[in-house]
Amino acid sequence: MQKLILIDGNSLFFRAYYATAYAGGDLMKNKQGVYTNALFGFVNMVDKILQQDYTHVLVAFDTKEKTKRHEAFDDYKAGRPPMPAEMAQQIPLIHSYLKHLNIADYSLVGYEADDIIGTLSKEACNRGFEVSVYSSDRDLLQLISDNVTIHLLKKGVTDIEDLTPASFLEKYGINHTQMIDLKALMGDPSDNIPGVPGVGEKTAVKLLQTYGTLEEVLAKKAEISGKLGERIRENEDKAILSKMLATIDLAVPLEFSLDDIARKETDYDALVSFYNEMDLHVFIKRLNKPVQKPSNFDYKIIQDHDEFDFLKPNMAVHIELADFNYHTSDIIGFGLSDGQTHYFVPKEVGLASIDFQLYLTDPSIPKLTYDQKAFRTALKWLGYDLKGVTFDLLLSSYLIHQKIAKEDFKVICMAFEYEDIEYDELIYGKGAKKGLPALEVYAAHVAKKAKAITVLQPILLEKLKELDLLELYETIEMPLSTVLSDMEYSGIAVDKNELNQQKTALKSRIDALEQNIYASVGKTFNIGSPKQLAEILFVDLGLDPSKKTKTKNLSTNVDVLNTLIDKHPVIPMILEYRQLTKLYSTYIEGIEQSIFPDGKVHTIFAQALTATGRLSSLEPNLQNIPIRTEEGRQIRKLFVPSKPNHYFVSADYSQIELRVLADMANVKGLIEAFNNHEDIHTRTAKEVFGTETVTSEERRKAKAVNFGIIYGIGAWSLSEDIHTTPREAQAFIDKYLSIYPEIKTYMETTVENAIKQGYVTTMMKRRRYIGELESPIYAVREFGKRTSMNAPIQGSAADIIKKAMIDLHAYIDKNKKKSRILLQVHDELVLEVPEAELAEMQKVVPDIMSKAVKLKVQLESSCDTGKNWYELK
DNA sequence: CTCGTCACG
DNA sequence: ACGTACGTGACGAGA
Repeated sequence: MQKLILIDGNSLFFRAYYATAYAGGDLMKNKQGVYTNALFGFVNMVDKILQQDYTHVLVAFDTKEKTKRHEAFDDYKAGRPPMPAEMAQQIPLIHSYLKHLNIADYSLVGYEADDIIGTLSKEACNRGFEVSVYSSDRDLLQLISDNVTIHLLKKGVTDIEDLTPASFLEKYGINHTQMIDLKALMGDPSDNIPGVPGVGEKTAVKLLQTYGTLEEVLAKKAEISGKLGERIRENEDKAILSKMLATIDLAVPLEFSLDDIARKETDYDALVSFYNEMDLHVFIKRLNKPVQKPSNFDYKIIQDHDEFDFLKPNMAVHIELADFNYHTSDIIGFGLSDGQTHYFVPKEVGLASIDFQLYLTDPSIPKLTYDQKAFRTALKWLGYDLKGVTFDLLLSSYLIHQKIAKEDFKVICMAFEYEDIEYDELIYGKGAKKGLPALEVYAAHVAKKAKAITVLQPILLEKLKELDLLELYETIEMPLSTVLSDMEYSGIAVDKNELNQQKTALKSRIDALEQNIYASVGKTFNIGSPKQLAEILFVDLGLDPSKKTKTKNLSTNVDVLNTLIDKHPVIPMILEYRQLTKLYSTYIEGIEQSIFPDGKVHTIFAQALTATGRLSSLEPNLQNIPIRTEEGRQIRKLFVPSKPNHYFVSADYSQIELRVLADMANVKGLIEAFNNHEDIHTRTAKEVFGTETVTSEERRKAKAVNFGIIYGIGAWSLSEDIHTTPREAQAFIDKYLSIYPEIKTYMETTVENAIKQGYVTTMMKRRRYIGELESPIYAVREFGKRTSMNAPIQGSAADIIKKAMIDLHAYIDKNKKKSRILLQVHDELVLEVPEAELAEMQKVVPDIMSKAVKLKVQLESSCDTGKNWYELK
């Protein structure tokens, strides 16, 4: 059977653009700043459509020129807003894409895409083809027949509804042949087709069910009573015109025949280079067809432990890991390169060579790497201490642009125009299919990575210098990497007895609550399903929904539940259930699964991930262990020192972000208050409210503004926080800024500079690029402004604690202390300290932290000691 | 794989 | 007219 696919190009293109122009973010762009979001959505949809079997295919487009519908009706499609420039720019990209796919791409002056599709579908039907039409335009439904299915794009880019004669009848209550009559009666505001005023879908369907066609309705117009009959009689001409406008032309004089649009081979080489140019790497991976270039890559596979005489200083050493988590991952092998000759060393061969071991661990032999923290830590688990790393591709690319290092090795390379490297996914596969290919395939891949590191090193160092980032790279990120590796490898011990006790206790409370909830609402359901819960609360119990999620579902989050707390006895039970299941699944079970055979958890601190320069913690995340509620805080009892007679010592910066702001913006009032060791929120309250004594309510409000300032405050959000009207909140902010005028100036200049330069910087010159500032969308630009205000503050605080960690680690090293840094939680450090060093560390840790950098304000750090993490403060 | 939710600074 | 503070990670549900 022959199968023809017809795609309404305009319709898909519009959908693709608007489905990916998220209100919360920046439009997708490639490296050159070309917008690609609509292309991305379009490719996604076409990709999905073309997964089926078919023999013929065509994508039809409208033209800009007028059609006979415009001649018949001046206002046809009038009132449509013009296409945004960001969207129009992407039209040529769509055509290039279709060209590479080798798909017929057709438009004809005087006709719309609908007409082309209609004409071809008719011809195909006559020849016994099966036809599938893809569009979001319901006009096309008139083409439905036993051989023609219309696939309507519902929402987003992949939700599609298939309409056949039977499903059409079921859905609309009329026959598909009556579609045009329906349009004629009800009109279509999107095309500005008038229809009969006052007649909507319901009435139109009723009329057609009675009379069958528009012509019959008009013939019997006299017998239709009341207002409806009046309207029909008055607007007969409009209805006839509308029917003509809505009727698809099935006799377009096409300049080709069906045989010319038979399916052809995709031009994969052209498509891959197009995707590369557009930075749509995900599609290249999806093709799963690496370009078959003649491989002229020359490298050696080292077979034996006595073949290591090629080792010399300044080579790239790449360790290829099988999994993301380098604590547990297998090593696949080593790639080495001096820039001229490239090598692959299988794991066993490398680890059996004394020469190679000495090479890796000799601090006087410089080596270049991709991710030294991963490599150093992976080697620690095997008993080797990697030394002498002078270059780290991951860290240097992260400093150059905060987004690059989140990507594949290949994408990092391509950001610096180095192309000769493949995606890991295409070598090893992904998901369930992941595994090792033939030795020659992965050996070459690994050796190529080593080569890439040698080629990129001078380029990236030059770039770091150009951006004034060398100092940050050399004195902060590189040394910090070693500190973090030690912390991760040290790990933190978990008290399994405590864990099991809490586990049992939580489980029985959850089980009991579950039964009570079922009893309270009179049925069983999945309490953990927001969808099912919303159904119970807002339909069965009839409670008032107060908020919707961003996808327009009814929200059941804690704010909503709190407003309903005395409306039904089940609400407090659900709140408690939520809290306990969170503790149980994320913390109890989550931590339990992460415990290593040594009885500890070993997190990974991602050093090249966040937009601001903060660290993040993974598998498990030890930066979000509960503390705000007493119930949650109990979880901290799970974490204990790993040896007898050891204690935890923690030290945290007091108000580091406000101090950073006071320094960077040179805020006289704040600097004075901090240096006098005043309570900063009380001081702010005194000034803002102009009183000597401050109530706790006033202090709370002042605190909210102090926080708000750091985030790029808005009156509306502040008003929510301090429970006033937005107007009062705005007055409050104005008063605040008049008391600390330097803050206002600083924020304004920061945003201006960000708009001018495209980025903001921290104290240590770390950059964050803020593309959102160029967005055509108001809300996105506003987000960009808030980010511009916040990033220098959050990022500088991150710089400072990183410096403190390096200093503290150096102190421990130099004085041969047994104390170990275990965790960093943004403004806090946690150490494990033997009893004998307790007094010293209680003094030294806060001291080093407060002296990490010299600012216009003093940095202060408090210190706590305990037998487990819970006891700290 | 995305969404909603909720844990932290 | 717009949408509602900055930065993160992990879980279960549901497609």
